[in-house]
Amino acid sequence: MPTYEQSLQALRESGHRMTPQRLLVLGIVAEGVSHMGVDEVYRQARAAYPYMDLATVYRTLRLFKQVGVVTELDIGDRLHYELTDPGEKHHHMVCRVCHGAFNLSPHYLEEFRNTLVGEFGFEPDLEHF
Amino acid sequence: MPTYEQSLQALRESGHRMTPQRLLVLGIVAEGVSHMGVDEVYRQARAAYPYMDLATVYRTLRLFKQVGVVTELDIGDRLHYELTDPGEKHHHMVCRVCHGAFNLSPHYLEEFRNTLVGEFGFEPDLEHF
DNA sequence: TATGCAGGCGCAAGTATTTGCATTAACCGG
DNA sequence: CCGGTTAATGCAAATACTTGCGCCTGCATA
Repeated sequence: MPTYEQSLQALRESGHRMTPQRLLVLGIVAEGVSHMGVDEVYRQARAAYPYMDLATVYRTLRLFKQVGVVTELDIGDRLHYELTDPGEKHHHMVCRVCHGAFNLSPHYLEEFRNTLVGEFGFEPDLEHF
Repeated sequence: MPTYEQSLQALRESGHRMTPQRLLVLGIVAEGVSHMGVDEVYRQARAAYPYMDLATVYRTLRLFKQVGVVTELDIGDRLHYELTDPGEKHHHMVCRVCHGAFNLSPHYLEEFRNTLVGEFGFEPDLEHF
């Protein structure tokens, strides 16, 4: 599962500089079992490199999101991030009661998207759900 | 278009106290041409009643949302509110470029919702989009 | 390998929204 | 109409996240 390496390459190719902070954050998110909160990433990063700043974590994750190597989730009013799995884009369905998150394969969205394109003639971003 | 009166009644029936602040906020949102930002509501409320507090505006709008008399929208990373139009529930499609908002009739969502219910057997909240 | 510079970093301050707490006032019953 | 209770308000502090700014550094080039 070389998603870390792939992500690294994607970052290089996107023309941004590869700093130790960014490598750190990428590594932490890649190691994480599931999606991680910003503060969790910050805590781990700080453990490895005490000068790490929270703002840098936010900026780095935002950059990673733009480049596409991580995916941002709004869970219970906080931001979480996970490595974008290139093969399996999915949305999360979050339970109002337990905050658990199910995955939703994109198949179901296709149909909906097609309806919108046909009806309004413009391409919707269905990422934010 | 007695939506203001209807909303007032909905509030009474929901068992919350009817304070002057709440009447004020309701009136302002009802007068507003389209959805309004919190600060705009606050500014107008403060003009009519100088002791009005921003926290009260937030709390009041949150309450109104729970009761269902207003609808909350996340536009450009800020909260906006509008009177819930009982006849015409709709979603907004926000343009990434100009921040303009189109309305999306619920018809298109029905189809999507049905697919989800059939597939996963639980009722999705499609309000947050 | 040395150098220039745009982009990134740490720090501190700012923004939007929420929350804790003591005081005030809506509203029910008498 | 009066008082008691309890929810709502005002104020200030907290939270989650973003931004301005001066210094530093990755990296392309010589």
